[in-house]
Amino acid sequence: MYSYEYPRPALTVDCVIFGLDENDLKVLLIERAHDPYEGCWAFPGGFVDMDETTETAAKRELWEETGIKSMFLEQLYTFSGVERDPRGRVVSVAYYALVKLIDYNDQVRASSDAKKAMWFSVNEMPALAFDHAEIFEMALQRLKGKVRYQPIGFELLTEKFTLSQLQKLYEIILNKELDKRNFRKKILSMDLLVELSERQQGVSHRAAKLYQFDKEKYTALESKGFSFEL
Amino acid sequence: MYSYEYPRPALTVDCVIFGLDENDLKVLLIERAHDPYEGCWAFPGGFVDMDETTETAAKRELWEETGIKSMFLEQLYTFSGVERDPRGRVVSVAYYALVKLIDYNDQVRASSDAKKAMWFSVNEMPALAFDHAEIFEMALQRLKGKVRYQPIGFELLTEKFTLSQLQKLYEIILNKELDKRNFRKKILSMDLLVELSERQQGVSHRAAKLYQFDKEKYTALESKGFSFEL
DNA sequence: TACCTTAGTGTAAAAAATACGCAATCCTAT
DNA sequence: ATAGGATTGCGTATTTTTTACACTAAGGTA
Repeated sequence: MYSYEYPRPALTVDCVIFGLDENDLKVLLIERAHDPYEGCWAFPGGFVDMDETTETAAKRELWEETGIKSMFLEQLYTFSGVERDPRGRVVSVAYYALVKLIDYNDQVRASSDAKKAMWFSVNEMPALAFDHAEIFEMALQRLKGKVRYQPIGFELLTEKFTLSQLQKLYEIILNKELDKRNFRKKILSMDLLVELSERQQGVSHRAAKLYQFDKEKYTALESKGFSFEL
Repeated sequence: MYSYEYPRPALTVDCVIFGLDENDLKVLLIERAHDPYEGCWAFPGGFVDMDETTETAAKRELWEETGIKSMFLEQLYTFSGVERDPRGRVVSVAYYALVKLIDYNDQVRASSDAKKAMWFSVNEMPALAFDHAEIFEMALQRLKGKVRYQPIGFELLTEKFTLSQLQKLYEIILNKELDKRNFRKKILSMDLLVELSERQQGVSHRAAKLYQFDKEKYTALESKGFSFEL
């Protein structure tokens, strides 16, 4: 038992994990194995240990609950509604993560805390436990806003990608069509993509060139005042 | 005494309060009256009560420690470094606030927790307690970033202001000169300022027209997809 | 009444964003 | 081998936005 002079809220983390497939932006949900909200869908998360930061806790929970190990991870917001958890006062620091879905598709493992884990299209979300619907809304807004002025979209693609895949990514996230020629002109003019000598494999039509995002170059340019903007 | 099965971090809030005077962007600091960091400068803040959200706590602390009552307030980031507080594990949700400095100048009261409260130019910051230097950096970056694509700058001005004052605000925050004619053209083209029939009083030169920000109009436009951008 | 300070205003040139269509390539099916 | 289907890859003209730039008007002070 641990005793304190004043009462303290419990502290948790929750993670909104985004992935992208051919046609959809998806998020990973787990079905809760225990009360409260047993059987409900929720974002993976859990309590923060005393010797870890919230970011470390978020990474740990992701690994424990889904087997996902490396990803882009950023703090989203801290939710502190007094009634947000029926167990009592629980404050939760929410994170959002971007993963290369292909690495995990159909292989997300469910841990002890979860009956199962499953990807849902952001357009077909089930009812969520706690205040997770609110967390989800904020995460989606953040992603939509941030993708336009920071090169985080690449985190959702494989290392090597075609310009069409990149364009599709933006079309799906921003939910609007883009002009192919203008898109290519703009993205290439930033000079942040390296054109590889390889081409797409196993497609039943003309194979597209593969590109890679030059993260180092971006970091260098950024510190000189350059700003990515789509 | 309050006992829990597992240990819990303590939860605090800290507030970075920005104000603007003629020539400088300023922040309000308090000199700590108690250990740890007694005598050091720090942002106002304190522990979160069990029946209040972190936002409510931030507002309460602002009122208690500085007498500031109404302001723009937004969550900044949650700091959870394991060693950030010598008293033990303390996680802090940081907020930043924008106030109309003229309302409080020379009248910020210091509460029991603070020896005194004082405005510092962001360019002449003293050493800060805890990890507050880190909090400050993030707050300043957030303000600089946000001021360009959300009309939050007005929160730093009085209700009625001249275009020159508005321009100066942006010049100070963004730390770069702007062209007068282009600035006016752009800001007026958004059609979010209402031109008042009044003029500036008591200046020893041609008096400028006064304007007001039309918040309702902005809210309406925003929901229709308009986005403020300077 | 001369002078100082800030307010208020337009235009031309450059840069960026948009709209738009067709031939080349590669695979597949016959 | 060859025709058809699917997707790649590319340039230009138009519109819109951004930038650069300087003088007169107004009001107060000495």
